[in-house]
Amino acid sequence: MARKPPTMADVARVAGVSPMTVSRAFKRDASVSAARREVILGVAEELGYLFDATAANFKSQKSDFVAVTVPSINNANFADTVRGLTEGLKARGYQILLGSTDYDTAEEERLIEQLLRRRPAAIVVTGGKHSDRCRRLLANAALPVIETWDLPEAPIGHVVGFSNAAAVRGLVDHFVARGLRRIAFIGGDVGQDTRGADRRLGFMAAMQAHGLPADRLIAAGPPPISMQEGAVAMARLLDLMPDTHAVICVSDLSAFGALTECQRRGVAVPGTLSLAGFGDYEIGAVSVPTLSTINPFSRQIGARAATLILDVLDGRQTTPARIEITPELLIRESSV
Amino acid sequence: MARKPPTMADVARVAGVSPMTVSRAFKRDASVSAARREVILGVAEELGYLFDATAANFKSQKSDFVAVTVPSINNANFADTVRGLTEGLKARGYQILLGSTDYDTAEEERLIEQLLRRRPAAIVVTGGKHSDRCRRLLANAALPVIETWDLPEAPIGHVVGFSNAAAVRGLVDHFVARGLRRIAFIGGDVGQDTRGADRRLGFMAAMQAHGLPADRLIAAGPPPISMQEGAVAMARLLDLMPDTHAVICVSDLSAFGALTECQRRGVAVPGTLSLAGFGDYEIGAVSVPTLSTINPFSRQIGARAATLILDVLDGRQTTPARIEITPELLIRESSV
DNA sequence: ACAGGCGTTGTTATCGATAACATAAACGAG
DNA sequence: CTCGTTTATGTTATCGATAACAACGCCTGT
Repeated sequence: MARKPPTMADVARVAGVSPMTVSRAFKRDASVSAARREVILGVAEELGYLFDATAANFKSQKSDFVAVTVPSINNANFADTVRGLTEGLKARGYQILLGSTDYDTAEEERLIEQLLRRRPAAIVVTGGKHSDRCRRLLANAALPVIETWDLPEAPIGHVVGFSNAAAVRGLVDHFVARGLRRIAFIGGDVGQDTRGADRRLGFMAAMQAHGLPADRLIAAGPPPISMQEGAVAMARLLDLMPDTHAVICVSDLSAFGALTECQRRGVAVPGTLSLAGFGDYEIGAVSVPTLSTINPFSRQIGARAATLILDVLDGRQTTPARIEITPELLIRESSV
Repeated sequence: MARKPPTMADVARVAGVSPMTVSRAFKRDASVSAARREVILGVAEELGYLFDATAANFKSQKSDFVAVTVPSINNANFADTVRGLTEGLKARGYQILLGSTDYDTAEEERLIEQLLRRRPAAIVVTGGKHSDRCRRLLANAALPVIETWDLPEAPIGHVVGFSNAAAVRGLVDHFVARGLRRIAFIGGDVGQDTRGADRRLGFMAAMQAHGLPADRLIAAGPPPISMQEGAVAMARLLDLMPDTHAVICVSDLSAFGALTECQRRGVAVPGTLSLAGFGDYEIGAVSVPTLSTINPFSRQIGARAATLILDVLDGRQTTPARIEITPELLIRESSV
């Protein structure tokens, strides 16, 4: 009944050619006459033959995987980056091998080791901060490493990202220019989400640069900060510091949560309180009022990383690249 | 310089044992003395040896991949299902191999073929409708196939899902029970997203069962239907049929978009118009007003699929399983 | 003291595709 | 019409881990 699935040798036998010719018929650019290729593929389909990518990867000692780690799979920003990567690599036959770290350094280490065991052609990681062992694993793995969503001072390999701190500075400048001085920041606990921490640091530095106190910091728990946590944080802020002029949230999701708390309390946005988020999630373009935010060009990060990977693998790029994305400040109804 | 990375044979040589013993040291349950295992793992770490999962999979003729297809990676519902799968399979060392079909049948076929080339231990697909070739590929592949998010009449293998039509019927019943009779449905174009189409069919059948006309159907374009498209659809509905009592949207995202259009027009929800979505996305629990919706237990679908996969692979489940999830009707502020 | 059993380690053959090399056929320039 | 060149195909060896089997020592019970 359940006899073994057919191999290239079986296809070759039926088609009356050598296994090597079958192998070539399955390659895009190989030299096989069109007539023969057609016969071979026909036989393969008829026999129900399915190319064995594992065997091919094993023998050729290189895989068509590109490994990707993201903090959370359930995040529109990172999903967009993954989409950019997928689309940029699909044409060349590379397959994304995706894993999420749940914003946890130990988990990231485990995940990266697991992914490297597949001998991916390249690896894309989110963030520029990693455990020592992580850095060692990546550096020793002899494959292109791309750090994204950050601009690390000492990159492991290539970088496609932006400064989270600098992006938030733009928001602070915007509020200050509008005459708002008592500005608060709602974010996650320090030391977990490094991008969130960078945004917080950027906020504090920008406030200091304007000679303003950065003492309105609300920590909303471990990342990712949900809408609900944004609402809770806003409630705390309104209770503790009701004279706040403006609030910057670590993401549009928490900003929207914060907005709903204002709506429930009858606090006018932007009339009484101005609000901004981060990430240009769809919610910020649709909510009433729409949310001022920062567009980090998530998809473009993935797309640029994809072309960079191809450039490195094809030998067009031989030195570590540092591709800086410039986030865009989007001023919308919540801060006008 | 860049000499070849070490193999098990190298580790064995340095540790003074046979390669087979090294192999066993890397297996969880294998019979190796604790002392030797420690030595071997120490040598491996020292040499920078990294287990080659490709070679292991190749030789053992079975992989530790579980393939998963979702319509879109950027969707909280499917992301939750993937999370449930990931967590349920992680302990046993299985790795998720994820691909998205972009709600496209041809793309699904390509994707599934690509995934099967890796010889996954099992495959989980979203939805119960597939092209003929797809069904053939899956049926011939001699591996556990699990269809989710649907209850197909003729399943390929196992099923973990629910009836989208029946779930929507619950919403219609709820509105009718509250005396609302002019009920509209906002969804995607027919024939693309089968789950969305099922919800629409469920809506029409339920209306008919109540003796009500199902003539208030707004098509909002190809899936996935965004918040913005929900808003546009609501605008169309309010222009064309301003006397509508209630609106059911194909997802919470479009429902929220519809809500914002009402807010901008000053249409009171639920005062003038009642509203419901589908999926129990976070937005529906946070928005003002909160959105009535259906909780499909996305994460549980993944978790149940994971345990089912383990049961099948371990031989505890030998017949096709049909696990039916019962979605929960959540009545919130938007329809009270 | 010895048979039997269990836990630990070694030996051998091999999974399926392909890189590298070899060769045969077709072609084109002088 | 010949020789160099390209194109199409075949041959051989092999990637790195492990299943299956064999064997060795150690313990236990009688």
